[in-house]
Amino acid sequence: MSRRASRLPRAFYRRDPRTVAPELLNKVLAADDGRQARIVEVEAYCGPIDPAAHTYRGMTARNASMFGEAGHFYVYFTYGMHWCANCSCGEVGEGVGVLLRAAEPLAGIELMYAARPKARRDRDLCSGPARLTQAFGIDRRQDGIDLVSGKSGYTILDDGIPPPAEPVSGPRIGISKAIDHPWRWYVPGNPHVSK
DNA sequence: TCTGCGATAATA
DNA sequence: ATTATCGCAGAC
Repeated sequence: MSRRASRLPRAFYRRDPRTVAPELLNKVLAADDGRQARIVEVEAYCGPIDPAAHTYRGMTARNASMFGEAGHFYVYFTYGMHWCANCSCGEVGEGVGVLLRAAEPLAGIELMYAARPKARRDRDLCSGPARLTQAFGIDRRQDGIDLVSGKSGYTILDDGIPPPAEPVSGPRIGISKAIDHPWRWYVPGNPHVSK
């Protein structure tokens, strides 16, 4: 790395998730135990204007962390067995954020394989929102943690690699409402993007 | 490689 | 009933 990696500041997250999402590409999700992966696929969820967002109908016990201060995890349980992680964005009360969908493992890879014994190659470790959380050991315990303070065990780093000049955008995956919005972005050509 | 389907339980 | 998914089985 050409310069020391720095944690993304609060102001980075405190914007529209459709602005934050493509800028999160090529940033590094990092855990204190050494696991690191470069974010290659994200989706924006836009609260009251977005029928596909968990926060569309207001705050509940489940989605409360998405309504809090920007730069915190919103981790939710779905399909009876999977966890997915978002970073909260915008202003307090907006209920907007960015879903982390896929990442390219960089470090702590043996820990990721241990957390995902069925993975056969690096591409299987973080190429999907629930795979990513499993590889990083993220679940209910991390819902609401602060990604900016550096004291929560997880953060997102800027290591000097800029986002792609032309990120690919398109419809979001796995939703049945608001399917027309092109609020998914990924790094073109990266094999760790989900299928 | 790709396609279709079952698992599995919280949420609203 | 639906779900911001995954991995397996079977076809090619």
